[in-house]
Amino acid sequence: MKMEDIARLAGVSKASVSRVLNNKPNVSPILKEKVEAVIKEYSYTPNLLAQALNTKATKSIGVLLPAIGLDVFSSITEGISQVLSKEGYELLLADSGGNLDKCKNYLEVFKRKQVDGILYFPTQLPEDHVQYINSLKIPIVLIGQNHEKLEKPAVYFSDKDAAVDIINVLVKTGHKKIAYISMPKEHDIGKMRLEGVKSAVINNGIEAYVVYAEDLSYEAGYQAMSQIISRDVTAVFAAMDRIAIGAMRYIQDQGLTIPDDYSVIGIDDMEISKMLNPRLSTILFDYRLSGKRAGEMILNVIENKEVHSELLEHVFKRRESVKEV
Amino acid sequence: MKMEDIARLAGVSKASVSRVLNNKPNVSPILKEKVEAVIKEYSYTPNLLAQALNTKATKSIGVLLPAIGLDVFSSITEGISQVLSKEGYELLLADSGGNLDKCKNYLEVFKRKQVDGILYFPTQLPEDHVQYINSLKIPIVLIGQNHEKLEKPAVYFSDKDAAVDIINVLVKTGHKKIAYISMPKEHDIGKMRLEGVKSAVINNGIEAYVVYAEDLSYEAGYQAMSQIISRDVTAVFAAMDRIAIGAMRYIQDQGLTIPDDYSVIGIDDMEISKMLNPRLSTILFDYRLSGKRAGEMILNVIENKEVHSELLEHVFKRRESVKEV
DNA sequence: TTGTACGCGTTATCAA
DNA sequence: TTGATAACGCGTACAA
Repeated sequence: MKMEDIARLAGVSKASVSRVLNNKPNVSPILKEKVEAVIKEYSYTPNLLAQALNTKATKSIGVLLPAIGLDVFSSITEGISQVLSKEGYELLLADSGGNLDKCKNYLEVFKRKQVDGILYFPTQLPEDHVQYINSLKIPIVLIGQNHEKLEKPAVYFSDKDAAVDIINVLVKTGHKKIAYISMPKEHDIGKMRLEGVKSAVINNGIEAYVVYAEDLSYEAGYQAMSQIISRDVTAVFAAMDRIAIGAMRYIQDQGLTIPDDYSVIGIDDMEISKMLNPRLSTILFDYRLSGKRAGEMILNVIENKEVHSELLEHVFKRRESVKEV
Repeated sequence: MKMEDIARLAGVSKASVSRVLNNKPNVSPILKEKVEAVIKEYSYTPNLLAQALNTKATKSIGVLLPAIGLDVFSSITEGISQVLSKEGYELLLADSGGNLDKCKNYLEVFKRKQVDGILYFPTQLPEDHVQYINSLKIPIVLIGQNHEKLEKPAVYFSDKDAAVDIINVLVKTGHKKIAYISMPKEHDIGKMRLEGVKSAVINNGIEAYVVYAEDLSYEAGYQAMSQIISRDVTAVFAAMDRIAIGAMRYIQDQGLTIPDDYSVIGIDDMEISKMLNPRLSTILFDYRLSGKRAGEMILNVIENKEVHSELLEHVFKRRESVKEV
């Protein structure tokens, strides 16, 4: 059933049907009524593809994330969806797996699918990739990180500062012997958090024992903690709550207690973190909010309004997993 | 840059460019080379919208879930994405929030966007909705539940049996005084799990104290447990791990111990469940696998292969949160 | 106010 | 092997 059929059945022209459908002015009530009756009778709905082909607007937004299965990214998606579905946009979701080539590839696909805008959470931002992003003509908003050479708006967190804050908290709480479980080296976010740790450690005149988690799984945190357990530290700082949780599990499996034997602290504030036993101290990155803001920003970019990058605040959450020494 | 431009630049016809692009037979190597050079020079890629408009294939699959933010649903999405992206499909993601009207609405949008297939996790399946689904001409596969009148393939779990299994496990472990925290009444899945509890309880000649969680949040589990704490029970069975985790937190906040004061058990086996303190006993529903299978099935439906509904096995995971009494 | 005819960027059919 | 030309289903000048 296409527009032409409706037109024929209503005894009018295609153009008139189109006008009725889009609430255009200058249509007589009588014609409008006639057309609407036929539309209703056959419950006709226009083909959005054909529509998009000449309006150049698909009412869809491409969303590119590193791993939709992870709590933080599904929170972002939820935030995005909340804002954009209200405005009648659909989400075209793609999972890059943190792979740069896949990212480029999906970005291309988004272009070819004519999405109205792109929301992109990169894991790596080498300069040539930033240039590539700058060269895109489609509206795009980055989520998670910013880059000084980036000419597109971003809603991001200060990973480095968050890490600094945590080290400062630990030091203030009396911890001088600290272990840090970093994310795998290929993640820019991991690099920035590690940078924060390194600089804060120097500023506080202490040292930190650094190990690397193999990936972003709980098991990787568990594994990493097994390398720390023999060292003389009082606090373990993990680059992400996920990793911290794995580390907690390892500590507890050794019959040790948190925070009595080890203080543990993370970053992210996953939904689960406040339900753990003990509750995990961490820094809240409001990912759902970042998704919302990114959604609002892309709408503004699409409407040619002025848009500025936005740094989202992070908040320290003091909970039971850290004790004073 | 469109096909016509490439044709002009290469000094050939539109049709020839199309043939080269789609690797059609009967093109001379010389022409092919010429065209490919121009395509490469201008890094031209065809407009997928225009392509879709006459091939009737968009290479996109609509995915409709109740809440992308929840662990189980993002796992499903991950499974789906894994299978379908390999075959060159994109995911059109929509979040129904468990609302039946929204579901119908998104299903309509998927139709209008001409998706090649739909993957749908319903929360409610009243008979008229089943009829509606049966009447759809687009390939569709349901995830999560099945319905006797459903004429479309589904990959589903046996919620009732899982609940029965848990009650049996608890009874066998010596528990006779059991509390059950049900999901809110509007979820079909909740109904089925509750049914299982009720029948198993009768079969075992015991009774269960039933309370309802307000929603699917950790807090709801916490709240629900507060209604149970005054009752004389030894085991708490929650309809989902999420709710169980909230209940655990409440118990521990009272200074009580799991499993010494209460055994706790759930359903789902979230990724986090095995990392909790104590580790949560539960039944594994392999949601990622359900996404994968659904993805594979929709591909088969699209290719007109025969497809049958599939019941996914569930597996009991005995962990520390349940003790013998 | 209404209708005709063309364009959107492809693929597919049919001649050449 | 190639090239016109007609679809695909819709918006929209422009004319009536």
